[in-house]
Amino acid sequence: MSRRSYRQYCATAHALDIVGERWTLLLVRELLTGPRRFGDLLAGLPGMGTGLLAARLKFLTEEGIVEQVTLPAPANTPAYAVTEAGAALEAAVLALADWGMTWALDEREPGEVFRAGWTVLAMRSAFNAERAADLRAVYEFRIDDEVFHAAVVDGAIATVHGPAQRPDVVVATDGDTFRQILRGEPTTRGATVTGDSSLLARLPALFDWPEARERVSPARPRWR
Amino acid sequence: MSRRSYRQYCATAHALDIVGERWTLLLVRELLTGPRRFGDLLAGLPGMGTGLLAARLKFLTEEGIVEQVTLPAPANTPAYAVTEAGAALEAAVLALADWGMTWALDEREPGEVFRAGWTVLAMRSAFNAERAADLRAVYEFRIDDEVFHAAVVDGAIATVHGPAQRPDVVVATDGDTFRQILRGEPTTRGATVTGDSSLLARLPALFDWPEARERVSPARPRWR
DNA sequence: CCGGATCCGTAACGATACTG
DNA sequence: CAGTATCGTTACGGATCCGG
Repeated sequence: MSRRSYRQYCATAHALDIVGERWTLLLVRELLTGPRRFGDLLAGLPGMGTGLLAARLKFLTEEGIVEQVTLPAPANTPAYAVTEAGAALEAAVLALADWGMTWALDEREPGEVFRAGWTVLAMRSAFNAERAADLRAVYEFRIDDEVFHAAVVDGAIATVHGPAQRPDVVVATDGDTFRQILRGEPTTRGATVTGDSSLLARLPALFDWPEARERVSPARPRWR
Repeated sequence: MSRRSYRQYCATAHALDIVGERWTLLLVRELLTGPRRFGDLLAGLPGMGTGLLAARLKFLTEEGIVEQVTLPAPANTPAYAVTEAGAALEAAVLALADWGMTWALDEREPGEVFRAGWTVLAMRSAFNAERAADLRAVYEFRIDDEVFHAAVVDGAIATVHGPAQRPDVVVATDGDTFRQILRGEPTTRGATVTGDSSLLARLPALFDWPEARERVSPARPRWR
């Protein structure tokens, strides 16, 4: 079909030729926490049409960023996953997330969708390996209708969607409370904790959340 | 006015709301090596229309990513520069460049534009601070019709466009030879060197260029 | 019901012509 | 040189439809 290209012999331009179009990096973000089915992806990308999602998946598959997989039994259903090249985009996605946390993310605006998965991915970039060096724990988070787990081992963290096999602690709550727990802020609505609740108190110390900064311009236009 | 937004409470999505549109990150890339005039930007972004460039600059200025500056005398001409928030995008641009160097950049294809500035920016991300710890030198590069300089001091590198004030060595050559010199490959056409030419031999050791990897898909579609 | 394919109105982009 | 104006083309967004 022949797509649009910047036609520059430049690494950044070539990267953007592949992942620079609308929705593409957000689609990759969805897959960075594990394989997803078509419908899951649609749910995580509200506003994206089915046709466009199918086209993006097709293109990214051709480009070797994404591959079709079959989820293990008993699901046995087709899904999409990142390849090694796709997983390597994590650094770029997290760099954008870091910038966004510092320079672009204020309070949640009315009408903005929130999914726990966004925060779960951000946990990777805010993770402080040193302060987690002596911790070995598996957390399971049930946020609204989403389930994630985070395994902290040897100063590393893995955040994946879906339930954990043997969680040390399970936390069920809503999205706002989840964010408050991660930041060590006082929680308003509380959470249902099952298992070793002392692990919960250690959570905020594991992350260095960037401090939000103001960009210069005083008047910022509205989105639609 | 009111632009298009993903409407997600997610750092990555907010970042892409601002810098995710076509040309925007390449425009930022241009400014990361110093202020540029409108015409310079157009020259570095072949294929971008004047109207679109003007619109992007206006939006990024409103968003506090870019600001208008007046170049110092004797130029005294209006130009654009990144603000602190714009400069902070360097990490994201370089992350994309790293990914692109590894997974998306093959040999230069016919019809692809090359500008030395792309490589000069990539020098920042390939720079190896340890192996440059004992080096203190200012390089000036005159590649085709572009002039850049790189100052290496205390294990850090600054790459800026325009001539250096007091270069230790000046290298004039073409784009392909420039890339060969940086990688320590044998050069075909040679270069004109003025000043301390021994500094040139140290250059390749200062950079760790990522090794190109193949993505899985065998058949990749053509661009247009 | 899930996973798409098709169709169509709208917004974004690209090229060029034009103005201060 | 630094943009604005215009217009044809492409990409996107939403809805509907279809096969397993």
